[in-house]
Amino acid sequence: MPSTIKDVAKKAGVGIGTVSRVFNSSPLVSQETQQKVLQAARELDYYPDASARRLVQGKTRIIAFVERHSPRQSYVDAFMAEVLRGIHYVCLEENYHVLIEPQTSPNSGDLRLLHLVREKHADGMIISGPRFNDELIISLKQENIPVVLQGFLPGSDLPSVDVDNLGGAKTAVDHLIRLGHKRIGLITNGPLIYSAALARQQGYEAALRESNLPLDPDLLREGEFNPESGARAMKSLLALSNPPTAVFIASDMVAIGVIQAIRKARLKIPQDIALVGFDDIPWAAYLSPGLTTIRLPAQEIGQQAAKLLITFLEGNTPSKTKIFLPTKLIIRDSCGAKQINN
Amino acid sequence: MPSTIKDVAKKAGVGIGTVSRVFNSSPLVSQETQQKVLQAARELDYYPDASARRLVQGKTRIIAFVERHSPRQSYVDAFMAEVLRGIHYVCLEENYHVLIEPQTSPNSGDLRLLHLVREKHADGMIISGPRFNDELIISLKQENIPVVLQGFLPGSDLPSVDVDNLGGAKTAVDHLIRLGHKRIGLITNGPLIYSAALARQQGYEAALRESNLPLDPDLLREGEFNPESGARAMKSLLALSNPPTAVFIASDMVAIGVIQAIRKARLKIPQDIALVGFDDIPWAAYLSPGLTTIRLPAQEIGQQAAKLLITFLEGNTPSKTKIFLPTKLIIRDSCGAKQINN
DNA sequence: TATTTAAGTGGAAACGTTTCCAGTAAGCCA
DNA sequence: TGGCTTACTGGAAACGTTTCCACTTAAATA
Repeated sequence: MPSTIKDVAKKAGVGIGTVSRVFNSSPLVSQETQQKVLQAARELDYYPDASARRLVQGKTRIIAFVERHSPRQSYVDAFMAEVLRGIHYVCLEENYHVLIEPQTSPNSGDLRLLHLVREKHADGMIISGPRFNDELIISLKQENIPVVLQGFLPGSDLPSVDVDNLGGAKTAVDHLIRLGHKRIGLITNGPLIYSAALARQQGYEAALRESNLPLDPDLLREGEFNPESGARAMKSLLALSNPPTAVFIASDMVAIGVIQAIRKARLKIPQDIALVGFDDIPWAAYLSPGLTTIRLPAQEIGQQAAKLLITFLEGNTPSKTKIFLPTKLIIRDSCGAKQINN
Repeated sequence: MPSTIKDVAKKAGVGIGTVSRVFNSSPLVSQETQQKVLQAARELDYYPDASARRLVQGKTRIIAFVERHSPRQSYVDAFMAEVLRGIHYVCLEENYHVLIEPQTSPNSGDLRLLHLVREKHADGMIISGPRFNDELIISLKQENIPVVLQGFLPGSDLPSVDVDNLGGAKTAVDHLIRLGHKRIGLITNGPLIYSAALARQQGYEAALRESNLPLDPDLLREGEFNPESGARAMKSLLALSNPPTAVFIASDMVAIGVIQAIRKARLKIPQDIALVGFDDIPWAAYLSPGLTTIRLPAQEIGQQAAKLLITFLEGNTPSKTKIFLPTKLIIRDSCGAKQINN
């Protein structure tokens, strides 16, 4: 039913090669011929068929975006949307499309993911939130499938784009030190087997060390990504004979619970305890008090990941295959900096 | 480089038709032959090429998910992610893939969206948050492109899936009435030119009417999707000589500002003023007090939209082309119901 | 003028499937 | 025995492009 390149060629009185050249903006077509072809195409409602084009070119110009996060951590969604925006931004420029593949049941969906590239639904993939020892990742490497990780996998040599977790944490703690705090607690975002959790703890330690502050293990607590774990950790910190005057919480989600615990203890933020979080979840500004936190450049992550992947897909060699992006300190009310400035 | 159907046929000692039949689970192949073919395919690392298949079948088995929301309303992201999960859920069953296309600059990207189907990148699309008089929508209808709207477009005859805004609002207000409130204020989510805002206001009015409560125009305020507008509206309600004892706010985002305003006036929620919101944004539970609100079945919306679209794509006629999904009242602390029960 | 170069064009071949028609062999029935 | 059905198989044709080689014409050069 729809018209083909032959119809257009016949109507315009040219060969099919010429029509193809017009639609691929080849410089080898005369102005006059080009006009004739475009006119004919318009009259026939002709649009080149993507599948036919892909078949002969062997490329799809599609990148797959694959989620490996568990969707339980609700803040991930808002983060993902931003990352996706970044990916799209680049794809628009480079004329790629994005196929999105969700987190399916633990490992059963891996076959579908592998088929994504094997069956040429996509040229390569960006994997968000890869897990350690992920069987998928191993298979991908074996088959030489173009991949960029969004997140960091220690020990893996796959190209990746991640946030500078260590630097961000250090910035957060430096900020508290600059405000005069000497006893600063740490509540991690999650268990230290998670590379991001470890890096953030290392940033905390680096800041203290650099300022010659003692590293008191009594002030360390482990969170578990959710508010409940934060409340528990904070309660235990407050039970110390000499509780910290400030706490760096390596996750805003955990910080929500921390705030509740402090309020329950009838203490004031930031007067009694100053807080800095991490992630800048979309509603961090609407907590009370507004949470000072470390913002992740989510959109930039998407952009860099897409750029890196496309570099590989076009057969080029990138200058760097491991990218760490800087974070930004967002000062609100929970750290006390604003009171001091006023 | 990769092996083709011919390689497999040769290696297995069968014809290409037979290989094709094996890979399409045709029942007409003997067990024995099937095993031979699968074995050969495994040894050759053969995977059928999606582009070739699509070319000959004229179908892509891809649906495009297109966003028309402005990304400024941050809660939309979390909502979108859930909708997408629903779409994926259905696509996994039906063996479809999802191409995602973001909101690009106002109208400049429309061409790209049209090309999505014209050039056969996808068979049809789900359009999320369509805008009234959207030129894209008009073009789509002219070209008979299979489309399902996620959201409601008054006066349009396109198939759509939306939340029962009127019913949800009525449930919210009924709940407040059941708790004994007689003077109930309304703060809309946005201007009434938005169909969802109008429907929610109508739900509010229906609840009052049904309970024979007076409809006092003094208790009506208009929100603008953000917390600031909520704070403003609440302040003005509190300035009344006879302020309401309860307020239904047709958006959780607006409710955030309302809570701040009430706290600033040193009034207590729910003792002095009871609140019910709408949307159940992911952090509604973490506001203080926890916000009683109306939850949207986001994932279900995605499922229904995908099902509806696929029904069209397979050439079938659905029983209903306009679907409204029920909402759910989530009782937390801001309405006072829990205190009463205790 | 004769020869080379450049610009523009036409169309066969190839991409890797599915589809469909024709064909074979075996089993069944009368 | 012969004809009919059933179960399975082979492969040509078609899908709609791009690519590449061959060709024509005009301009530039010697």
